[in-house]
Amino acid sequence: MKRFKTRTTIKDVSRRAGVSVGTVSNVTNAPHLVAETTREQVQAVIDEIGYRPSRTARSLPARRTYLIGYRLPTPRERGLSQTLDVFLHELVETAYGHGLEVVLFTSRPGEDPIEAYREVARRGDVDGFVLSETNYEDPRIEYLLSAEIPFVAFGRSRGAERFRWVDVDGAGGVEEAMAHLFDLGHERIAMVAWPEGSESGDDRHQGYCRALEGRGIPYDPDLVIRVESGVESGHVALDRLLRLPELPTAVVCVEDLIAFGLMGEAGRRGVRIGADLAVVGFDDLPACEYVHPRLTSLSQPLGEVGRTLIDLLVDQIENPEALPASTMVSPTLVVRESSGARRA
Amino acid sequence: MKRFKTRTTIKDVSRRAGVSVGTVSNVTNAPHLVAETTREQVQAVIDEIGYRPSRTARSLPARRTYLIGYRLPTPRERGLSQTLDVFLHELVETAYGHGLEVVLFTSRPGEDPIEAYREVARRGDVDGFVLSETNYEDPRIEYLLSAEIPFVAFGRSRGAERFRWVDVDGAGGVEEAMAHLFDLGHERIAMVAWPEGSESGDDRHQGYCRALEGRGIPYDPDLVIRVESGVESGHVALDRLLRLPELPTAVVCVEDLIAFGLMGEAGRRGVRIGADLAVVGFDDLPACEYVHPRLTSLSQPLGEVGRTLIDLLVDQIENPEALPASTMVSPTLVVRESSGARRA
DNA sequence: TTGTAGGCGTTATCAA
DNA sequence: TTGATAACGCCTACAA
Repeated sequence: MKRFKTRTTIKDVSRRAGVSVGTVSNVTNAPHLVAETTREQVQAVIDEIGYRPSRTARSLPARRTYLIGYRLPTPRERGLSQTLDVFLHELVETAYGHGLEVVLFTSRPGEDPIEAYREVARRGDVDGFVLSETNYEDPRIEYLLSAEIPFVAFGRSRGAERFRWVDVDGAGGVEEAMAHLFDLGHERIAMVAWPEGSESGDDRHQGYCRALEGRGIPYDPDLVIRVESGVESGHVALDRLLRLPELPTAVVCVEDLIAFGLMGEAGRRGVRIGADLAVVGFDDLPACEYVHPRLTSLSQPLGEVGRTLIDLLVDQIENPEALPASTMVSPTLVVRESSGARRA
Repeated sequence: MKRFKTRTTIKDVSRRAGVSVGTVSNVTNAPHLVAETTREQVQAVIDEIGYRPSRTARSLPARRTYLIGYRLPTPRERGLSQTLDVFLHELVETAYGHGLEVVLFTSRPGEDPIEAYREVARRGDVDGFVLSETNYEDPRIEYLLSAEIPFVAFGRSRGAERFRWVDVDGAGGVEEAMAHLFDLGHERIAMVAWPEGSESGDDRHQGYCRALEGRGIPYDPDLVIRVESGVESGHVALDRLLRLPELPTAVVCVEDLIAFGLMGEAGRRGVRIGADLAVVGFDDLPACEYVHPRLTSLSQPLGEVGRTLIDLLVDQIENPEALPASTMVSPTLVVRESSGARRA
């Protein structure tokens, strides 16, 4: 019966270096307490046999797990699904810089959304959570606040002053998109929005309003189409635009998916994107580069978001009493051919 | 000075139920050793105070971490980047069913690819690894084999008989795509492939060859365009096709990205996709639904892959001496408008 | 400056 | 069937 190879432990080092385990521990955690010669000897042994303290074993006395929990979005849902790679990568990378790692979990459809968090928290398996896909009323936030479990959220929510969050300035982004369209000579600009009631959707819509106001253009409700998320909604949206007495010259979409659908339908209806109708999306999905013409879109700085989230979470873990400090980041407009050239 | 809320431990349960901690432990881990009445009493307390054994504390005596390590692909690299959500979700979900969780790590560009794995392994922080983006010669595999660390790989590799893997039958997939094109009446079919030397690329190319052979069509090297991964390569590819004395009526692309680029260039050059030229991609990226016309593509069963990988890994962890059993899964052809209608 | 011992929350072994 | 008790690997007093 063969045995598993066993890791090298602090005892191996202590034996080999002829010092006590306490001293070895100090070499890694409090080197200043160890005489220089001893420290060097011990370090040499550590390097030689490649010893690393086990996270598991460290956790017990430290009452920390050095682990951060993140619940994956359901595949293909609105939100981070298509940009998960960038977001997660930065989360993991930044966490690593703080000596932390990221563990994943999911929740099953139909299940109480806080159940998965509660299970993880009960086992005491993480030091804190990163939340994404938040909304106005998010039961997870209420739960984590009341349970006094450290967390940070990607996205504001009701009671945002009570916790740490990072959010993208959707309104500002849309204003930037509108400014771009104004620059190109557009005046009659439509917006395809989601139904009212989502934090990011309402935020982006507000940017549309502010931009019009800043330009002194009256708000025309006919130019605002409300549809659900998804490509098919883009078909519907274009159809509605075509029923207007006069087609707008440009349209800002609340998400890329809708823009893609709108462009597809435009092709079928003989509307030339970029020439007859300028289109701007939101999210800057990879597919913006794949469609024809390529889609101008607002790129969320997901790397920065991930980084900041972890920094805030670490701050809260180490500093639970401090006042929540949160951050707003700005999207960047990536101009491509769908918003076309300056109008005559 | 406020103290953290502390989880409920096995001691809390034992005190409250008036039994020893050993008995409580048995209630969760070996209920048959406990008298029914005691078991019920203890269980009632557990339910009442919501006790769950801590993974961290369990790990120490068990010499297992109940954690599986996965290194994220670099954002936007060829491979799982754009379909990470589906793959990861299934990995995590299946692992959970086995009482395991998934921890992430990354490696920094330029760093020795096995370094990140070695660090994690040294700390003994995981029970095994899931590898993706493997290739013929993968140093990670050699390292993990020699270190006797359990792992499974998404993708075959040299020496595939020595470890457990799951791979997608790329050749079979391309054959299916070719059969579809034959059915539509195509005979002169091009392939846009990657440069030789990648496992999945060569595999897919082989499917092209087999399909021609099966149909008794001679292999024409002019119809095989070799380009690097990426949208721009699609532009190049179409250009090359257009230089041929006669344009093929259909083209199979080794990846969707190339197909997207090819379609974009086709638009600019006045080639009508679906009518003049049928196009099939590989990967079934979300963007297949966003381009116009929508792209016919081979969908990899990433959910099944993730599930099988975890099952195999658990098998290896519990059964390290058993002979490696591996699995091949088949992609599914998703037919959309880019492969057009039957030819006259 | 170093060594020793107790404890972190579990599980496993052995007596009772 | 149950209860003590000794690990597991590490950290942190505290003692030497």
